[in-house]
Amino acid sequence: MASRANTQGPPAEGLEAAKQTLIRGSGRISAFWGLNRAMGEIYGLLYLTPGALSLDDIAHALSISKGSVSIHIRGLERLGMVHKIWNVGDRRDYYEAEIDFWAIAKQIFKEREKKEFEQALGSVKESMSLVEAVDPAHTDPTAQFYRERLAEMQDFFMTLGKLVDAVQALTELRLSALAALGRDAQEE
Amino acid sequence: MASRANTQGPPAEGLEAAKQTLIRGSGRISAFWGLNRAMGEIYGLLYLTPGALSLDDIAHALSISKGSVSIHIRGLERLGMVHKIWNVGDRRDYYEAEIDFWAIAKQIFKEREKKEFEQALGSVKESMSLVEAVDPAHTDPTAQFYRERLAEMQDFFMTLGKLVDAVQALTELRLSALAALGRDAQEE
DNA sequence: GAATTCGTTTAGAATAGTCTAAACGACGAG
DNA sequence: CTCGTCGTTTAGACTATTCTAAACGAATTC
Repeated sequence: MASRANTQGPPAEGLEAAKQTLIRGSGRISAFWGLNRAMGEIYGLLYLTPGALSLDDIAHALSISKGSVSIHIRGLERLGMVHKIWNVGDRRDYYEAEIDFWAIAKQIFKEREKKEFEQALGSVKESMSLVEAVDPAHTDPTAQFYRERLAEMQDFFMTLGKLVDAVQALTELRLSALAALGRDAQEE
Repeated sequence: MASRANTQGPPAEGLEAAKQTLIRGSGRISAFWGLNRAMGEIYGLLYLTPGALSLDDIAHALSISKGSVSIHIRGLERLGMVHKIWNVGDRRDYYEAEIDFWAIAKQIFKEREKKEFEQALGSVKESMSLVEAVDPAHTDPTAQFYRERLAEMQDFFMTLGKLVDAVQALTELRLSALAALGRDAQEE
């Protein structure tokens, strides 16, 4: 508590359970989407913390080592999910949660798209070019079969890429349309 | 080769490299999306195979055990990514790849949504109700802070759910709009 | 009804991933 | 300059996952 910055004292006793529930939940989501479970837990903790927490605060709150927090917080920072805060006269780094989920989603999508999605498309194209090299005259029926299947897969990935771009474009526009979409059926 | 069904003989020598490239690529995609790498490899193999392959054909082609193939092929079947084929007078099961990628994507989305996405929303709601129980009179400022943050997260997940539903609805409509979207910028 | 040939299950080995504790370099204070 | 406090890195322990080989039951053939 002495090391906490910008908070209004310890939370009411029962709220701790609510915080733990959210931390568990965000850890689960995180693991599901291919990130580390601890990353989600750290984010969940920061998300329900007014102000910012130091590395040691986080390690203590989640009962994990400082080294783990150091590694995972860097991943969170890379994804734009947390931000580093400096307080004057304090050599420690503090972190607070980014609360704009759409910005986070956009960033993660972008990261994923760059890192793996285009690589997928790349292997299809590479395979296609290998077929082309083997049978440039288009006489081999098996090669023809390969060509057709690979072309369909390529089409799919390209269309998928366009879809992702379209969704990203929507998030750029502050998602007014999507927000309206969500409003009309708030319960259930 | 004696155990292969409906194929037109062994593939031309150089095509093997193309097939291996695609198998590696689909294994990579598969692992990335949280499925097993072997599942993707099996699918890639079947996708570039005219006709259907038996369990042993697959195990031999990918150099993995029959037990592994048995387990993973069931997963692929559950996702609608492969289909079982019976040949009369042959006790073996044969498998062929589903080539409608949009149907596959829809199925996987549905599976994911049911299994984990709604569970995420559930933990946010549970956390919210815990806050409500602690501070029903809305007097505690920290509880109020929790409420606001949790409400924002809930909003996000609900809107995201609507977005997923909307995309699914598009895939139902044979994706004519999306196909057009993909056509207009076919190269790069 | 014994012997094959399937697909499935399972116990144990191999592998990959994750965490911690300790060591380390950087930095500032006394 | 020395000490203490940061964040980072790393070696080794630990855990979870995944694979294989073998055992098994069911179905079919001889």
